[in-house]
Amino acid sequence: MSLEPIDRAILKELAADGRCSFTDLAERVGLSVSAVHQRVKRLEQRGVLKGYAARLDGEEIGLPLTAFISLFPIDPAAPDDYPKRLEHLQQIEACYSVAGDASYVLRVRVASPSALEDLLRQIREAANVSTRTTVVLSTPYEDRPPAV
Amino acid sequence: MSLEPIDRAILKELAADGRCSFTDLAERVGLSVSAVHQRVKRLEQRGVLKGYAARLDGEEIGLPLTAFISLFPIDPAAPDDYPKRLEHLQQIEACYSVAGDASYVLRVRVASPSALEDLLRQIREAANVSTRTTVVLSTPYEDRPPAV
DNA sequence: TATGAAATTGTCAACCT
DNA sequence: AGGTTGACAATTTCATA
Repeated sequence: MSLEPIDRAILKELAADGRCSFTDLAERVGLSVSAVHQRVKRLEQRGVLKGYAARLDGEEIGLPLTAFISLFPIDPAAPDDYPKRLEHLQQIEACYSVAGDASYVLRVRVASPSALEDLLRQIREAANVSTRTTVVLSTPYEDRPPAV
Repeated sequence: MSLEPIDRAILKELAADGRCSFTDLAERVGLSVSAVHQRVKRLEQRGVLKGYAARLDGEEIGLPLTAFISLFPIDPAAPDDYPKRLEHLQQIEACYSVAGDASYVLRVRVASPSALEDLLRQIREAANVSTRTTVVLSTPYEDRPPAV
């Protein structure tokens, strides 16, 4: 359950450079290649390492508009299956259940204001919620590696 | 500037599996290995591909508590250098400039409620802001690949 | 965990279209 | 310009100690 310092070092490197080779990893953490290899595979199996993702530039891929959408259920007696009702909407990158005024907060990425308008309509219809949207103007930084 | 369908396919695969080999990529998009290699390198140089990151399990790495912190400047005449003033705080994973009541929204990850309390104090001191915090209870999904 | 060897993959040239 | 082939270097992977 707890993490050894070497595992932490490995995770830190992979969080900052997900395509780092085992050879480089081994050098940086001071272990043989095969030992690092085994540890990484074990961290993957344990679920500590959940996967690897390329970080894409939203503007370059034609999705320049990011927003946070707070969800407020309309029917307090309705079953709480909002994430499932919404997961088919690919524009939703993340869904958080939160302790606040809202029940959920979504992070979405779309091509334009009208695409956002359309998405909001789909969300309200699919989940029977009212929404409050916060548009992201710019992103000074994002996806910084956690202090493992 | 615009993206060809093959580039989109490559980005989609890498967004879903950042460590995918060039060999696999080539098979999936129907191109030779070296052609894919060239395209990936070019996408990296153009900044479309900003990097690669391992996705870590917050609980497993000892940072089970995620929160969103909205920032409200106290002095309206102060220069807007909040991101810079806060970037040394490693617990902050992302910083968004937003169009809403708040000026910025931070996404943070910490070990415990008291660590969050401590972080809030540091944020208020470093940036001269008041804050409003929304604690994340659970994360139904996160880091879903964008619909490139 | 390390070593070493085999299979696979990454990289780059030269060439083709 | 972008594609392919082919050759070599580097890496991944696994058996073994």
